[in-house]
Amino acid sequence: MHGISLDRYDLAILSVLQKNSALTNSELGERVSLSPSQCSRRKARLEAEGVIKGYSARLDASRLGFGLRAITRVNLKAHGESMDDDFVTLLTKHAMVREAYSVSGDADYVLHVIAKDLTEFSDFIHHHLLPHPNVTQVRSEIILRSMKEEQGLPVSGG
Amino acid sequence: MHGISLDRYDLAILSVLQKNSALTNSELGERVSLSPSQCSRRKARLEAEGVIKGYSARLDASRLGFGLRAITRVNLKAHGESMDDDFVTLLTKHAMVREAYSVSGDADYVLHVIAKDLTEFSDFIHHHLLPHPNVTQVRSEIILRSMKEEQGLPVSGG
DNA sequence: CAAATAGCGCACAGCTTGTGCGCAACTGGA
DNA sequence: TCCAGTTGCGCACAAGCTGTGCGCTATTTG
Repeated sequence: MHGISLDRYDLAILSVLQKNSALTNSELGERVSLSPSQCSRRKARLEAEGVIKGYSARLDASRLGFGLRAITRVNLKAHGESMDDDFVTLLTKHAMVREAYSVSGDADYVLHVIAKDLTEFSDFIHHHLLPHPNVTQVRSEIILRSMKEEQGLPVSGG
Repeated sequence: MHGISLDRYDLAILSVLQKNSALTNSELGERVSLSPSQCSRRKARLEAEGVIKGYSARLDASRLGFGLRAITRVNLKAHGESMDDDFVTLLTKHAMVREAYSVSGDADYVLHVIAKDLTEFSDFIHHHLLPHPNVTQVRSEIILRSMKEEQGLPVSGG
């Protein structure tokens, strides 16, 4: 969390790699004006320091049959630590829940849910979320169109 | 969007690669019970077909100084195509807006906003979002804790 | 001002990738 | 039933990539 300082080369490398991590060290080196060997060393260091958490393939959701996405806000009844635990288990268990955040505001939890279609989504809400003893309210916004979906973080180095 | 059929090997490869795309074809082959050469070929095909959209490094947000995240819902005044365009430009322009969706429900847009701290977030809301002529209402939930943050999609092959 | 340190590119050994090839297992038509 | 065509497999190998030892330079430190 601290003791790590990133220079402009590190930031440039991070910026490039979060857009395309399949580049060779030569290609990466061209983009950030560094030799392949230094790119290799810096990459290894950033991984060891935990700044780079890992590498992922980005998949096309619609080609894999996920046509429906929604932002769902959930309110809970009680707020004891152990009370929430059971609800969190529910979220963790279901692959349809892609993201789950506990939030401060009108709602207690905000979820990003993905489903094959409206039927599957509705089934999840009515058969899994609403029947949970702690859930008092569920409000959803169905995603119509994605205007922006950045893969990474705004790294200033490039 | 159609004409693509994925067998169990493809699904297994996708499932593994979205968790860790830095694996060699040998390592990938061990996990999905296939030779390195076939992994290479299938990977290339999945890329060409667009099922794999690309490869990214996952970065640690907090180590890069992004301590605050929020889900922000926005309501607009008018709903002509060209009216929205101006607002969408605003979203696209700001690196703080990581995700932006037009939605059906109580709100018109849902944003995933990232900021250094509460001050920077507040500045964005009050100096950029609210002053926009089309914006009528802005409601935010500050993310306290992330319970789940899946990188990819629920691929059944693994 | 000298010693220590940090960071660079070069070179090279070892590993990885992607393709040609031959083989086996399915598919479909006569 | 049988056989030609097709598909998908692993092996082998050439080309290319990765990561480390090394010597060098620039900056920091006492």
